[in-house]
This record gives sequence, structure tokens and C-alpha cells, in this order.
Amino acid sequence: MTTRTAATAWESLFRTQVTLMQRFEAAKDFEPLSSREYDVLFNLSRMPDGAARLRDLNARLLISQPSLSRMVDRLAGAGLVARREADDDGRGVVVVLTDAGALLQKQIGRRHVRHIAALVDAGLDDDDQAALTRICERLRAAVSDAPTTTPTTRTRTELRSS
Amino acid sequence: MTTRTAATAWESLFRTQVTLMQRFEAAKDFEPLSSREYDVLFNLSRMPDGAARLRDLNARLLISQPSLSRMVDRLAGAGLVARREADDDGRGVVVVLTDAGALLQKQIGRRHVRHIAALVDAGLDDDDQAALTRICERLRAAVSDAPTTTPTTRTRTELRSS
DNA sequence: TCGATCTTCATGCATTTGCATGATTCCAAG
DNA sequence: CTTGGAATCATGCAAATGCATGAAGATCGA
Repeated sequence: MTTRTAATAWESLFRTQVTLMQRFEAAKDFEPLSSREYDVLFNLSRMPDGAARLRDLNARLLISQPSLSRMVDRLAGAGLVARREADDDGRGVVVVLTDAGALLQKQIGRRHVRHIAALVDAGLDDDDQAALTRICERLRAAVSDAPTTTPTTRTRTELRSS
Repeated sequence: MTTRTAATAWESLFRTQVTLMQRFEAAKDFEPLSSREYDVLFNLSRMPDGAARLRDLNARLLISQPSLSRMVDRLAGAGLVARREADDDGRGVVVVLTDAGALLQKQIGRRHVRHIAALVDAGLDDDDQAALTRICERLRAAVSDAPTTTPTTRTRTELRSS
């Protein structure tokens, strides 16, 4: 059955991500930031002007909207990003990478990329690396296009309440 | 340069994981648990007797040891796992899946696997799925074998302090 | 134009997490 | 056997996170 190979593929992908990320965390690749904070700066650095709407940033992260809102507050307090109001939408907030934020991202990024290469090169040859990229991009594109399934409302059981 | 393809491969892997996990979270696949709590039950379900040392469990998760210790407390309070003392190590704690925990894991797992298959099958054919599994396992094995790099002590900057 | 609904973001509050540290137990060198 | 250090887990406490909700602007049909 094909559902088994699909589940196995996802499990391999997920576990591999966990294993690699454990190494990055253990080596403190993202210091002096948390990995999530770095991810915000990294995503901003890939945007046209180092800027993105809060909502678009949130769409690329595994973090809730309120958490991102407050994380941006902290990053802004540290001078790594700046908040601006979107000129085309009165509700919108644009997060911009400051010079200091861009610099810090580059510094961390250089160090981090070296660590990535050390681990990935040790396990995969160039063909495997290219294949991995191609397959992941294909999967991600397919999922991004597909509509989000909204589940029927279920109750979140509180573990402590039993 | 090879460091670029390695970084690209990791970035693809990571972003794909984020995208898929966002879907799973949005669909509330793990209800009534959090994804992290489900991951604990899932990992236990794959162990010989549904049991594992706290430290071994921690080695498979992206969570700190104190957090896992307290999460196990909550899961035990909910009757999904039980704590036992390791018979061969006075310090050790063995976490065992209870019948209720095993049942809940299976229920969530069935639902979750269907969702996985729906997304993965939509983007990848069988060959790609098999290749993805093979490459990820190869990478994970290589990283698992490699020794952990211990960094020089760095200071964690508090964002709020500036 | 008006009103209903959706979208976007912020805030109150409880829960969860991580860091630093402490208490035990295990282990290995002498 | 003893002792110093490593390994394993728990706990105090501050910080970060998520959920529920609110405020305010945008959008769209009547």
C-alpha cells in the first residue's frame, strides 16, 4: 500500500530534521539568538528589501501569530528589526531588517552554513544533495498549492484536568 | 562550491518540514495532544515494550531534558504513560506507554497517517518517495555517527536588556 | 453608502519551555 | 575501598508560547 511508503518518507524527513537540528542547537549555531529568532532574521534577509508583512513572515514559520508579534517586539527592542506600518493596508505591519540585524544574520549564517556543509557533505554526495533538494522542493510546492483542510471542531483535552 | 548545494539541500529539507507540519497543525492532526506530546507517545509505541529511558527519549526529541521530564509528568497524570525506576540504574527513569496511551496513539496515528499520505502522494510518485526515504536515512545515519562538536562558551544576549 | 463579515495584528492570561542548579547514583582511577 | 568526576533526573524561576479575544481597518454585497 502506498500510504505506508508515504508515511515512511515523511517520518524519515522529520527525524532527519530533528537529528540535524539537535546538532545545530548543541553547537549553539544561532547564538546569541534562539533558532526561531534566527529564522525570522534569515527569512527577512531573503526578502526584496529585507522587509515582510507580519502575516507573510508568520506563514513561513512554525509559530503562532501572537508569539511572532511579541518576538518581533523583542527583536525590535534589540535593534535587529524595525516595525513599520504598511502603506497600502492600515492594519498591516511591515517588519524590516536593520543594518545591525542584517549584519548579525550574516555572521550567524556564515558559521551555520559551515556546520550544515560539514554534516551534509559527510553523509551525501553531490547527486544525493541535488536529488534531496529537487524532491523536497517538489513536495513543498505541491503542498503549498493544495488547499488547507479545515477539520471539524474538536476539544483540546487538558492533561492536568484528569 | 559544494557548501552551497549542501546549504540548499538542508534549507529545502527544513522548509518542507515546516510547510508540512503547518498543515498538520492547522488540521489539528494531533488533537487532543500537542504535536510534541504525540511525538513522545509515537516514539514509545515504536520501542520494544512501549518503554524507554527518559534520556533515550530525550535524544530523539527537540526538547530540553527538564521540559521532557515535566511533559512526562503531565502525560502520566493523564494516564497515558507511567513512570518506573530503571532496575539496572538507580538514577534512571523508564517511561512506559499505558494501554490508554497506546490506544490514543493509534487513534491519532491512523488519522495522521492518512493526512500524510494525502499530502505526500499528491506531490511525489513512488520513486521519489523511496528516494527521499533512502537519502534522509543516509544523512541521518551519517550525522548520528559523527561526534558532536562542542563549541566554545558564548554568551546568550538577552534581547530585552538593550 | 451602509452594514456584515473577513483580515490583520495586539493583549490578557494560563501553560509550557528552557536555563541554572541541586540531589543521587554510577563509574573509573588510584 | 575511596574519591573525584560524570551521568541522570528533578525543581525554582524567569522567559516564551499558545489560546481566546479584542480592536481596527478592509472588503463586498445590497
